[in-house]
Amino acid sequence: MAQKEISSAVIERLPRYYRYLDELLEEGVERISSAELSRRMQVTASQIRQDLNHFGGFGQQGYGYNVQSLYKEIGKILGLDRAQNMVIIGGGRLGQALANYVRFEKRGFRVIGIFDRNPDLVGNRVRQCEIQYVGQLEQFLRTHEVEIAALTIPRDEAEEVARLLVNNGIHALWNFAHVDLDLLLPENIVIENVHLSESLMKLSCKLNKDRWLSEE
Amino acid sequence: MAQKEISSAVIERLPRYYRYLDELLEEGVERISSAELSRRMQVTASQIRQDLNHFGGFGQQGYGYNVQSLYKEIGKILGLDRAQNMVIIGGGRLGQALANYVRFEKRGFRVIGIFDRNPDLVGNRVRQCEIQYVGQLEQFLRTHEVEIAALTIPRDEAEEVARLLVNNGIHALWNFAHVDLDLLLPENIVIENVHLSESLMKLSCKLNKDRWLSEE
DNA sequence: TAGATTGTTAATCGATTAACAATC
DNA sequence: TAGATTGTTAATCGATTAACAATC
Repeated sequence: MAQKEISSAVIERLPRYYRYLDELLEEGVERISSAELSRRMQVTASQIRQDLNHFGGFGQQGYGYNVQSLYKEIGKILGLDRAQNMVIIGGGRLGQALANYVRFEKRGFRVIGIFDRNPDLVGNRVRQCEIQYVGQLEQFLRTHEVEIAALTIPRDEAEEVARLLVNNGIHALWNFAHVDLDLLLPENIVIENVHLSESLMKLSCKLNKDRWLSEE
Repeated sequence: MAQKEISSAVIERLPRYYRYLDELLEEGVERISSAELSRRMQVTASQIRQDLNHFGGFGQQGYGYNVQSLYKEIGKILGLDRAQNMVIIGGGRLGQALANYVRFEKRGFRVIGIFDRNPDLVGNRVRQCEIQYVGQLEQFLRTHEVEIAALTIPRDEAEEVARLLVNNGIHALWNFAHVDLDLLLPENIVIENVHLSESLMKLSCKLNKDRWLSEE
């Protein structure tokens, strides 16, 4: 329990390292130095070494890092070394897009249920999954082991559903609704937000920067 | 041209301010102090004042901020005070989800074209938009004023399409493909990435933290 | 062994918070 | 005017980068 807390800045970067290592693997590269990886990824070699060392000495002096084993280690840190079941609440196009995304499975994420409150959507199939009525969610959670719930529903419905999920043992929410669920739920719940409209606004902000910069 | 560069940390926070101000407007709140907003948003009042002052003195001593006018000002900074045309490349479920998202229109974003290379999708309608064959994209860009392109296509196709877009005058890319387009394109192109699988990995990382924390 | 490259400590840089004078 | 709250400067904190000794 040495609990040396890892900053979220570091965690943010891990998936990107993982992606580049994956590419290196595909290219058949066996070993890589922080300097070479630095060149590819456009981050400093220092940062790479610093980041990785939070989790252990994965490298070897004079050699660098073994691509295969580093890939595996980061995978472990990301929790990709085991299967994790996921449900999707909201069977609209976004929910379907997630359910349909093949790559997730490769990473150990299994969509085992999709739920919606709209009767018109219930019964539709997305890959191997049939959209179920949201009223059956609680019963489903009691009889299945679910780690993660994705919320692809409107913001007004998100809080209520989130509470139901949490009350039934879900610890991780992938939140696409425009609410700050972290302010509404117990602290121990892990939340990752994807706020698409805010992302688009950021893009627009950067694009329009010149307009207000010249004003001042 | 005083070009006092604004840090991306600040820009990251603007859409959230905007969202909270929107809520306050709906609640009919007329004015708000940084202290009160601080309580609601769970950030320091100091940060709020600091952030806003990058763009000008929107507040008034002894009074606070006028919700309506601050909302409008931030909207301007985010580029929401005018219409911006957008095309979506990739007519799959994710592309359709974006095209279908009503809220964007409220913010001035207009989806005026969706393109796909899959003939089965071509001709399908999403709201007022018909999916067109991607071969017609270049011609379309010549005859329409487009500010933003969303890329909801597989990573292998992203680079080529991005180049075509850039060569035809697009300056802003909303990138859902798992490539770092910024490393492949000219520096002046504005890019906002939404890497869904990396977002999911982050969630998983936080959820599985305990496993590797106890090991050390 | 000599060369290369890590792990780790120290220095720098930037962002966040605190404090307070200015002012509505 | 007195009270409240901003705008802004100064202090603190944390994250990034540089440097180098340890070591494969």
